[in-house]
Amino acid sequence: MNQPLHRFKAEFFKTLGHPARLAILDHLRDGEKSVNELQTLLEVDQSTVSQQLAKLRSTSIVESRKDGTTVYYSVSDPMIFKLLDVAREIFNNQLVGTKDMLQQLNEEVP
Amino acid sequence: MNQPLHRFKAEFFKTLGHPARLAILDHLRDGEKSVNELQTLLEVDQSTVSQQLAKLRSTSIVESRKDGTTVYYSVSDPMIFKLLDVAREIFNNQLVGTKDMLQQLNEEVP
DNA sequence: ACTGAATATAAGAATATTGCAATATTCACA
DNA sequence: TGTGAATATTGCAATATTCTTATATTCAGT
Repeated sequence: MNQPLHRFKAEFFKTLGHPARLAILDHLRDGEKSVNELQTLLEVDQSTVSQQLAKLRSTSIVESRKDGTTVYYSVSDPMIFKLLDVAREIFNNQLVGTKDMLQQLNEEVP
Repeated sequence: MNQPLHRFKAEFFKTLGHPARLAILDHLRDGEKSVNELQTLLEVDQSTVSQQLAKLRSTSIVESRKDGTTVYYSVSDPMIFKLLDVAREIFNNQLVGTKDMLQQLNEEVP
């Protein structure tokens, strides 16, 4: 049943399963950002950003580069963005589905 | 900051973040399966499968069809498999990375 | 060495998820 | 209608995650 691999993959997806972390990844689409920049973009406090980044690091989704006292984060594999894009397509499909359904419901009413 | 959308997407990824649910999706790659079939394939008890299926249903990742007393589940959007495939590629990349690293380490030893 | 700035980690309460056992529901058929 | 088979739901204890606050660490400049 490939337990260990599924466990591993589950960790990966679980890491993506948090609004703040998804927001971070979205901001990293146009290149690396410092913790400070992310903090102001997300409007959450320092330790929260740092903790979420730590989790993203723990699954190797992001990597960090230190320059003086500031730490820059970037997505470690561009394929991550492809994954997010595919996810977006799935959401779009779903939304289109429900939109059509609503439309049909409306059409039923004379 | 697009909070609600990120919340929504997070729910989606969180749902994928569980070994048993990933295993279920893998089994659904070759078409629909009944709860019973999944139960024997996964070797877990009935209520557990049912619960995980419920969670997958709640995010519209799978859908169900009833025939008599048996319920057949299938993935509602083939794009889900594409997503899993992209994820697999990401894992492969990571593994190749660590493999290369191990190799380099070995080469350093005379 | 001392100070301030940037980031990380620790600790603990609050909340959410999971797994298991028991109970409910739904359906086919005698 | 009653019975069994297939699936779903419920109720909790166990576990894991998140949020917040406080404290550490690391580095540059003086």
